[in-house]
Amino acid sequence: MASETKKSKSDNKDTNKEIANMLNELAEYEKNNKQRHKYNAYRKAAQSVLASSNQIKSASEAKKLNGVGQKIAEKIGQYLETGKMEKLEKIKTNFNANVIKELTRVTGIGPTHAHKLFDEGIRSIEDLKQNQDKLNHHQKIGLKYVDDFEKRIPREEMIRLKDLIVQQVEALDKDYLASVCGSFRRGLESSGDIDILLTHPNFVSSSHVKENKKSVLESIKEKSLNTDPKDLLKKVIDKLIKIDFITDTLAYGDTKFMGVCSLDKKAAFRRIDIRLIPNDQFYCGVLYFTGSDTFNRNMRKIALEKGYTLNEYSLRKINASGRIPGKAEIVNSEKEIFDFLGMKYLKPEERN
DNA sequence: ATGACAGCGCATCGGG
DNA sequence: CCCGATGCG
DNA sequence: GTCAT
Repeated sequence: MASETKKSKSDNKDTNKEIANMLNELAEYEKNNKQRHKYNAYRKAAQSVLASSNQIKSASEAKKLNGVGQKIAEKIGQYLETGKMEKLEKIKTNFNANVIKELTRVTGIGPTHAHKLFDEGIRSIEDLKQNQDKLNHHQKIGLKYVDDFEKRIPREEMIRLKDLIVQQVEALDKDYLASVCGSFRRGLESSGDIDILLTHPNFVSSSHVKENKKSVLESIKEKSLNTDPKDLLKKVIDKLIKIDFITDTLAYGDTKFMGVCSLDKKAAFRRIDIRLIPNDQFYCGVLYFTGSDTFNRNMRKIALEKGYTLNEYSLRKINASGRIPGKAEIVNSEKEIFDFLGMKYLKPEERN
């Protein structure tokens, strides 16, 4: 609306942003079609276009960008010449695709369920409300709050949410440590949800089992060096439910809670995740869940060059024969991870 | 021309 | 019931 | 769909 014909001589419009938005729409379409990797490919290209310092003026110029190949360059060329991308226009008028897109607005409904629901005759969110027997628990909650969950959370509210949670957790036991990660920690002015990492000195990973996923909990119990993690998480969740902060549960296990919370009766309902992390893995977790994704990828790459492997659990030296990594380095702060890798410490706000 | 593109916790399904 | 596979975030 | 092999 604001723009009709582009392609005037020197349009001062933000062409790159328009292109990026279109590529992200194509990404969403591919995701709904279960083409996970195409989805990522389009998003990567969109990111490159957005980050490009100068306005893209031609297909060949676009193709120079990382993640932009033959096909996407052509689409960008199309847009620059005609103001549209053929494939995207086609998708926009595809009834079927639009229904799937609508249904996947509900958290818990992914491409597979959306197609299944379509086959059963569901055509809209409204239809879902009349047929909730077709939904599992997660999806019912997703439907109930579908509008709220699409709203961004202003930083100011994030701060209030954080303060409330930290206060409640500390009142429970001063040895808990809770950190809000994600985009909030990187200083962004709004967030999509609240991601909290929680730890306690009585919960540590056993040194030798480490990455052998299924036996971690068992070995911890056997050694009985630790409090059952379920109790440590449950204590916090119970409290947050009791004060009417947490209102709904989507998934709730030994170490991860996913649910819904709200500051007060006037505030919107927000998605909240709380993970209980073994004490010795806390800072690797905080680093990982603070992101950004791109920053994480770069840092892991640097780690490899330095002969380490870095993931959300640990930093480990890779043995010279290129074989299995050794024991986890002792890490007591985020900065120590940077130190191991010979990197200058970057504050969270510098990791975007 | 062809494979990688991350791996994981929880809910749920479905075969044995 | 058990356990692996699948969907989802 | 893109990149690396």
